[in-house]
Amino acid sequence: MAMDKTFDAAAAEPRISALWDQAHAFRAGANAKPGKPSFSVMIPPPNVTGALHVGHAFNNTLQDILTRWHRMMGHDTLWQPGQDHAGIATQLQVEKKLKAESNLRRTDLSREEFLDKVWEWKGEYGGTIVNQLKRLGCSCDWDRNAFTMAGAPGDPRTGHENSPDFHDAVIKVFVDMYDKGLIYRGKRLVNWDPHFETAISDLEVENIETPGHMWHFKYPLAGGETYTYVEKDEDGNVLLQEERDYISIATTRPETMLGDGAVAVHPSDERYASIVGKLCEIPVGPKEHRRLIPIITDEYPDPTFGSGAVKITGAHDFNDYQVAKRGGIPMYRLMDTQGQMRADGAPYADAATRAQDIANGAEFTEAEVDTLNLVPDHLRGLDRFEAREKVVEEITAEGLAVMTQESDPRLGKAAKKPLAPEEGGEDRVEEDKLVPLVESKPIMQPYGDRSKVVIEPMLTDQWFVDAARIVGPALDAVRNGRVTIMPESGEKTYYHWLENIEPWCISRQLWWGHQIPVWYGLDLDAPGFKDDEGDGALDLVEMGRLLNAQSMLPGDAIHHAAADFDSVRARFGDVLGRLPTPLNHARVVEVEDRATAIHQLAESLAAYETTQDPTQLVYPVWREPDVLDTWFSSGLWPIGTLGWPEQTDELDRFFPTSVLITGFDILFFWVARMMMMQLAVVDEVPFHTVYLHQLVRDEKGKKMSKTTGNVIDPLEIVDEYGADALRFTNASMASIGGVLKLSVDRIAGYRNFGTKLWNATRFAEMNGAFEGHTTLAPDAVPEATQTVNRWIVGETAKVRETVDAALQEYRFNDAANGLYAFTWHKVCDWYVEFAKPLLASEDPAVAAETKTCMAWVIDQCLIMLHPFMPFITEELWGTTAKRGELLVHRDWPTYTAAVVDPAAEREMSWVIGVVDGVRSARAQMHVPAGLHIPMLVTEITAHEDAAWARNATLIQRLARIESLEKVDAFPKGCATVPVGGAVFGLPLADIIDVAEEKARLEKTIGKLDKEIGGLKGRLNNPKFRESAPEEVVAEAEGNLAAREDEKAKLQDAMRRLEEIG
RNA sequence: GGGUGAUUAGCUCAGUGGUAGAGCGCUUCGUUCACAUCGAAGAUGUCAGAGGUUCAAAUCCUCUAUCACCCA
Repeated sequence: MAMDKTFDAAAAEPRISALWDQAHAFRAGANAKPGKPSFSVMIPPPNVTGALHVGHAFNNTLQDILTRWHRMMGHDTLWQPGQDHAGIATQLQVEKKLKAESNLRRTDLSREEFLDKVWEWKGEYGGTIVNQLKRLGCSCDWDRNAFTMAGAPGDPRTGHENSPDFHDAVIKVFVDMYDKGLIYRGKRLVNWDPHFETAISDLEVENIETPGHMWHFKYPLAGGETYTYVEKDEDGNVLLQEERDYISIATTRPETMLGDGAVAVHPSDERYASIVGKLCEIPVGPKEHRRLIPIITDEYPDPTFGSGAVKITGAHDFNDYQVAKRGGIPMYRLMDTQGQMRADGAPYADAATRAQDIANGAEFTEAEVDTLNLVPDHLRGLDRFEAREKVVEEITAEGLAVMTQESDPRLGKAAKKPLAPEEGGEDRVEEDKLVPLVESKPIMQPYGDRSKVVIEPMLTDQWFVDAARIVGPALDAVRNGRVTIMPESGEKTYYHWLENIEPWCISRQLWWGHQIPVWYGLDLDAPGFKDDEGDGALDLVEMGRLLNAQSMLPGDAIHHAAADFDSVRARFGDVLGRLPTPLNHARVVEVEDRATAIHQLAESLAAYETTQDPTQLVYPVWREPDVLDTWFSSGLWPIGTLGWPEQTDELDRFFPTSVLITGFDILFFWVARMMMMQLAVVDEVPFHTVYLHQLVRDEKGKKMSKTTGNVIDPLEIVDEYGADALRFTNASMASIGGVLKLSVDRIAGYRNFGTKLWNATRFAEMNGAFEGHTTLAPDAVPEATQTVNRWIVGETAKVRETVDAALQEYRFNDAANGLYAFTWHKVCDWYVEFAKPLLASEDPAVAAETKTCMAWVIDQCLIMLHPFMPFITEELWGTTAKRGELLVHRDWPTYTAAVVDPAAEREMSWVIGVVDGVRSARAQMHVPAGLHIPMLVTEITAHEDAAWARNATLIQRLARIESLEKVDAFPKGCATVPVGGAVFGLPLADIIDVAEEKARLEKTIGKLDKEIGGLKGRLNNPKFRESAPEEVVAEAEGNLAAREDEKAKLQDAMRRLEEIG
């Protein structure tokens, strides 16, 4: 049956995938041979909500190449697939669906009901990306597909029946780390998403340059004090000197002024030295309650930027937070969880008074400061952006905005640009009108990548990993080489980040995720419970005081962590034990939240009052509602997917894993955290090598984005060009650390490469090369007597070494390009052409040998290309011959370049040189392509003469030579072709254009002269001969001799042409 | 502002000290029985610029310019 002319990827890919599936070809350990090492790769888990994009396609192609390569080498191989549960993204998807289907909001449902919906959604859509990865040919062990929420409450365990119980692992790690003091609860500044009302990670924040404003305001000095403000230039000349009763600050967020705790200047800033330590007034809020804040020094303010003075709002800015912490400045939270100005707490007047006491030096606690709402009553409840407008209005109305001329260019487009008189403007006599200085300038604004709202730095209670305490081993592992990061620059970035590591916020105010295994209880002992009578019993007065204290002092709960409620119960013995009888006998029960706890405790106490039955007393505890950051669970990916905390067979075989291939952008978020967590939890590195790659961009280097409209959908590419073409393109782009620009032209080019391979195989098949084919052992090469065959065997062995060496070092591009050049230019261009006359040989032994050899060479191409282009190679493998196994399990070749026959190599490169030389001369002399012409030869050495004799048929065929005649001298009008050891001539008297031939020779001589000049220059330099390695000198000498010889021959040819004129 | 990296053919990129390559594109020719998703031939480079180290620099060092990314 004749093969089609092209590979029908669309039809073949599903069929081949099914074949692999049925054979369980990708199972852990498939094709493993005894005594071989293991090889394992963890997929960077894509979001369960995700759809395949070019980045995934690239990343997974590389993983698949390595996986298939190692599997073919007989290694015990696992590529572990799975998805992460993507807290916000998934919750968002389900909320959208809920809204669309039943017009319900998440909060209309109970947490359990909502989570059921999420699991339902996951069951329905969660497999999308898996199917897309399969279309790429990814050879993951799909039966082991894992999920970072597997085993969590509500998991119906459909679709990932075999994945390990990830939830248990996550909870266990949390509790262990908590017990070791590595996890704590604290109030810190985090990225707050006012839309989703949760903390989010830096990775989920996009900093986008947005047109914004910078307002300049005056903060009056307390008590009407004044100072002399002097502005100097670089040389110390006074530019401006004036008496001021204020300090000028600039801000892009005036609403945060309400929470200012200080104004900071640089310690070296002479302009403000005289007022450091004095108080100034925040120029906003009711006049009678204006707060005074200190002017402090800190290294943070940049004296050359703006006025050099910076307002410090510790609760709403990351830089200010650091300054406030250093200076003990109180941090006043101004907004609620939705980004609106706070409306809770005591009236402004009370809060401001207390804040003033603090500014004046009163003692304060963090918790107390958080209860103070410094938003003036009339601004409470406003959205933060409305509040900004009001604040600006009020300050400006009061005359405390810094003023400037209308024509100030800093005002941006809105500024009136006065026309010069020559432009038709009038001479201005009047002073320019003064307007508030509000600079129009682009500012970097943080946006939530899902919510698209402006992220607010917010001081909130969160859970943190004390990363600084577990970072040491993670740094050491890279420093001492246990883990290699590629490219090397990644190591620098890694060190820099880890050496300056910040506590890692792991709590999220979401429903979808691993609920933090911490329970809170009222700290009944905390307010200093006093047993008035000392009788060890509780009376009504005492109980009332206890309850009152609890409801008045939120925040003073105590907490314990444990895997579940049963295990945590006993831990509350520490509270109960300190309490008097009968409270110390209370039963620990679980309730919904703090309010319920207080209520139940009250009821329980009241009941006790009447019954005096201590068995009815309860101590209610409630669970932390927050869930863990998805990155916390994916940090456990390497051990969690292998079944830890059980000590499984897979852990023994595949952990630590071999290599992690992932994007540069998640070096911190994921790679570093996996390092820290694996080392902290099992005291072992998660992987030995980290291969980082860049973002995949469009062909011009732009980021792909929906708004730009330059997104390439990998699945559309697969539909049009086949998965192999996309994969090969990915591999050929993958130089270490390289920029990834994906172009459709290039993909088409590699599709053509597939077609080329297809047709070479088709040719072999049509010539009976595969009749009675035996697939040779991986270390064997075919017996060959023919030079051509001996040559291609050697070339194949060389490329095998090249490919292995390249893959060993993760140089995917070198491996791919090496195979491309070999397959196309060595095999398809030369070998197939050379083989044609041999296949037609009258000597049946020659034809038979060539068929065997050609089939072997094609086999080797298929085998070595398989990791890169699995579909087309598997297809050809199956269609050409009856094979003992699928190509995916074919053993990788092990023959070496020792099989290269140097004589055959020399001879074939001479043959190629002759053919190239003749073709080039013919083309330039405009010899009709189909015309067979006679050829002459003058000088020819015995060696080359013999080579000609052996290869005459194929040279004549490929160069379209009719005959060869030895002559003493070339006739007039002869194109000269010097090839090592011989000078050939094409007698083209009828056709030749003397001028053209001269030009051709001159050009070649010119090139030779340049080379000769360079070589002579080096060889004549005695220092070169002294210092350069011997082989370099010898090479230069050899080159020089060859060039000079060639030049001499061409000069002879030139002389002959001169003779004709 | 700090950090990291880049700058090589028209385009996209390789090239870790020995005198520059690939793919695509372009030009010319070609319907030879594997392949027009093809074949043959051809053109194109101050390796961003300026210094330095070296017998030798695209490659190592310094500075400058431009760009990109990360962190502020």
